[in-house]
Amino acid sequence: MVRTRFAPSPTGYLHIGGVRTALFNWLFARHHGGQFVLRIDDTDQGRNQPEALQPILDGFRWLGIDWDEGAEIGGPYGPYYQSERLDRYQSAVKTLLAKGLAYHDYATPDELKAEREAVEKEKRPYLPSRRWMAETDAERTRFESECRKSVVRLKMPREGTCRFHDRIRGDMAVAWNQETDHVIQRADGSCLYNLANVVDDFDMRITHVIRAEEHLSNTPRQIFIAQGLGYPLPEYAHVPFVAEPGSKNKLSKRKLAQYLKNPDFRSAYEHGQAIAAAVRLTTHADTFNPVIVDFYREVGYLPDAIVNYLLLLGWSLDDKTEFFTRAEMIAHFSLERVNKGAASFDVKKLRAFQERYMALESVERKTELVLPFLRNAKLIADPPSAEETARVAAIVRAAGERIKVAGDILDYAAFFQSDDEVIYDEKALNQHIRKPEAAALLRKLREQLATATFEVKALEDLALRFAAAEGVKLGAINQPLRVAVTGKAIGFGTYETLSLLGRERCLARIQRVVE
RNA sequence: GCCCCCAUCGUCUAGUGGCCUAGGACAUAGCCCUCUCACGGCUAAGACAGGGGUUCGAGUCCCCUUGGGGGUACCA
Repeated sequence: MVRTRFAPSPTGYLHIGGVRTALFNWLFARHHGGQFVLRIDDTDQGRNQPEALQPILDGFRWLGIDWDEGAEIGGPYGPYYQSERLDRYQSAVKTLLAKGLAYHDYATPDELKAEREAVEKEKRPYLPSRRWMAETDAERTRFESECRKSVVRLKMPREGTCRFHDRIRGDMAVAWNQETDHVIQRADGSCLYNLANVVDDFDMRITHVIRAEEHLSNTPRQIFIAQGLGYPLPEYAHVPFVAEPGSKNKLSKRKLAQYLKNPDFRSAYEHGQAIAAAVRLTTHADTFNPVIVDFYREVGYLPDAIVNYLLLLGWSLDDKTEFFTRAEMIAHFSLERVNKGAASFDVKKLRAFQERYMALESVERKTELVLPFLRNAKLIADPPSAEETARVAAIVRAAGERIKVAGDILDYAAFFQSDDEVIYDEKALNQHIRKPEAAALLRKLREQLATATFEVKALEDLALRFAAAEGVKLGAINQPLRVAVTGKAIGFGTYETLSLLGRERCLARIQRVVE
């Protein structure tokens, strides 16, 4: 039985790079009919867990990445929160100590520092001298009589080579003497990552450790621990990290200011901000930006688009397949086709996937997606009446493929606002309305519209006849009309716009604008 | 410093010694469609980091250099 895991820390937000790693774990498990475990890495005591964990779990659920065991649902190999597993780690430390594979180290930080600096001055690679190592009770008593405190360190081999196979990178070999004596337990009894990780993976019967490449260098020391504890070794697969837009640096949640210098990133960010502002969402730059999954949910992206994009960030099936249903992803995913090089995160390409997926959605589905945005922006009632919903559907239909993300419905706020709420774009006014001939034309047109049938075909006929009679191009009347009734120079077809708005509002708005 | 990993168009990638005058997608530019926008259609520009080998033949194998990343923490 294949079992994989992802172990997020409760940081309050779900990072795009983390999701990609989790997705690969999930796909691998599902492909093999195995299980996916969501373990919580909450060893950092400083943080308050429940609030910080919720957004992460919500994010995974929203994306449709479900877990068979772990946070909130439990399972047979729990607890799944590292903070509840201290006794397991401590007993592992005891075993390692008893086998002589670890030792108590009584060195003070200053002593260690001095030792290291001395060696570095001579330009020799540093390995601890083990001068303050205590392996017997007598030695411990002696050091403790000096009021020293001890940590537990791994007693790493100093000769030979650690060899292991990585499903993505191939055969690996690292000389043991490159490994320092890593601390596995602090003086206060708490345990460190390398130890905890190995113990958890064993306890949870993880068969395949699929994680980011920054852990590649940690692998030998973890193998040492696992072997010392008599655990079978899992298979390893180190996936490349997700890099920054336009660079090969690792994507970081802390470098938002820098990413905003990237025009694509910036425009995605601003687009999101505009939608958030319209729906009165209070945002924090820390959690509301295109590096965080929540951002996409708030703005109205489709989870399938994000997952499909992420799948292709470091993995490909062949030279042409781009779109995958979940079932297809699961059927085709393999570690062997994961790339070795880091892939940079491209918001524009993500957006392109979103556009393609959105175009596939039915009007009914898009209407559902869009309703919450209108409600939060107070443009429709909560809950919306059947009449309102039907009207939204009509507008969504008229919008065609113009609604790329659900939040884009807010571009069409003019359809929901009262006549005096409509905001007119200055540039559009200057270009299409504030010209003597345009205003005159609009007045004449308004007279005809007063008695017209407000249906697309009839309006089109009217416009055609009017244009011919006046000897102007169609654009010369359609453009000012659109601006007059929506406030914007861009939008969908003028006849659709007029018919959707209805005679009363159109006449009122034209009236307002020509005055 | 030492150790490890990585390297094809701006970006994601295909490529596993001859099928490569290097293919696709996103982005970009031009044209077409057109009442605006969006969609769509067509076209263009655009890459094997550099240098040595191996081989009849190298993007593909080996070495070096360069560049990027990671580890070397009482972070994960």
